[in-house]
Amino acid sequence: MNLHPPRTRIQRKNTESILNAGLEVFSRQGFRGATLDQIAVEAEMSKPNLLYYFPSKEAIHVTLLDRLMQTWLDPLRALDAGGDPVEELLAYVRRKLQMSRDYPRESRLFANEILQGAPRMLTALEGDLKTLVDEKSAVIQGWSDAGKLAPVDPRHLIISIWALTQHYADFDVQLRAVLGPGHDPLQEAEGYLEQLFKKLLTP
Amino acid sequence: MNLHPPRTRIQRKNTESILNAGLEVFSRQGFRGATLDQIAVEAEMSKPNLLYYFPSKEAIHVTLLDRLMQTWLDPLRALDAGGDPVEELLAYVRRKLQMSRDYPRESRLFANEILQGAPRMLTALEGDLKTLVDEKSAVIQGWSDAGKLAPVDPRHLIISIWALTQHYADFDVQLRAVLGPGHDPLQEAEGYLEQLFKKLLTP
DNA sequence: TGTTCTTTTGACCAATCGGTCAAGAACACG
DNA sequence: CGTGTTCTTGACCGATTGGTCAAAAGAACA
Repeated sequence: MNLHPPRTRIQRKNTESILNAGLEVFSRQGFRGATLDQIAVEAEMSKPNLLYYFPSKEAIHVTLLDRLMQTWLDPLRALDAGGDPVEELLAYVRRKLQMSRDYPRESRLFANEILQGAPRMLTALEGDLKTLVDEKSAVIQGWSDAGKLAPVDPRHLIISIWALTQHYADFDVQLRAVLGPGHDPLQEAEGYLEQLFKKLLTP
Repeated sequence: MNLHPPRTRIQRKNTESILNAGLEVFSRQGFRGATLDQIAVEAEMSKPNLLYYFPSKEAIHVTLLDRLMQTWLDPLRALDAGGDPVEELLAYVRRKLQMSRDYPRESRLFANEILQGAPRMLTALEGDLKTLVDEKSAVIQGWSDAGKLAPVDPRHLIISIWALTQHYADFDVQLRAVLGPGHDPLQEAEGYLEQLFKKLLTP
């Protein structure tokens, strides 16, 4: 029986390989659209071997979502109430945009889950995520009240940062088609988003 | 043989019912995740009857995407080079947000297609969409050059309008979870987005 | 070396998939 | 009414689905 923290080198390598393959397939096809055969091919492994390491297709998916939730909110957690308000928020935008650049598959996995109605994530959204947003919204509200930030709805500010940064990961194909060759959407986004949020937030 | 423009009342009613059911299912599950049985149940019709009106699952999907492309860009097409720049762009934001409110399923259908890499839409994106964006970008650039608009990258301005307005449709489940009961994300978005784009665009 | 535990896979299973077909039911129109 | 057309569906098909199992192949350690 394979326990939760993989013990041997082979276990560690194979579970990681499966999760990587699962991320690749789930992020493109969604849970229902993905098949174990696709994941097995991507992981260069036979299908029964997949199921030696994970008991089911859903187990792979759930593991990926759990891992995602652990790191996805780090950029927002790092928002420091003691720092300079505008600079803190711009740094948050930069960190989130960096995640779109480094982890586009994770971003699409998340988007797919939400599009399906978040059947396996709703409790996490209503729990940890809401708590974190409530907490950071209070910080932002405090900054606004103190006149160190333009008055702005803190929750919708956070939402707009999500929308803009994640869009550059999830809709990358569309943006490349529209911008044409010779353009790097994510690179150009950095300057544009800094301009946008500077104007919005500077008191 | 059923021709393209449905002739009889029954044909019109049933094709419409199928497309509506297909929209419901495809927008949640994506193309691969959706099944003809689900669509048939949703349309209250037997599966062979579906296939009497559409030759295949893909034909339903393609028809939906074609219809979508015809209306999806209307808000941007309506951007009037002769109007007041800031007001024209704010009106565009309002129209796009209204589409998120009225047609969330169409928005999710589009998002699903892009997340999968736009296999059935890429040519349309590189064609009609790019042409339209190029044209309207020139208008916006002209406004900026004339000093009637803050200097801003026109293409990324359009992209940011897409990102923000579509996010309120596609991620509605998440936003409701985060905002908690008693909040209507799309309603609150209107004021927030107006504030955001007014600040960004006013010279 | 032999023995034990871990890892791998070909063959297989029931359920579901997209799609077909023939035959019946409902309709339109003289 | 009758008759030709349109509409509907139960039964079915081969392929694919998620998942099982037994047996073989590899590692690990004595």
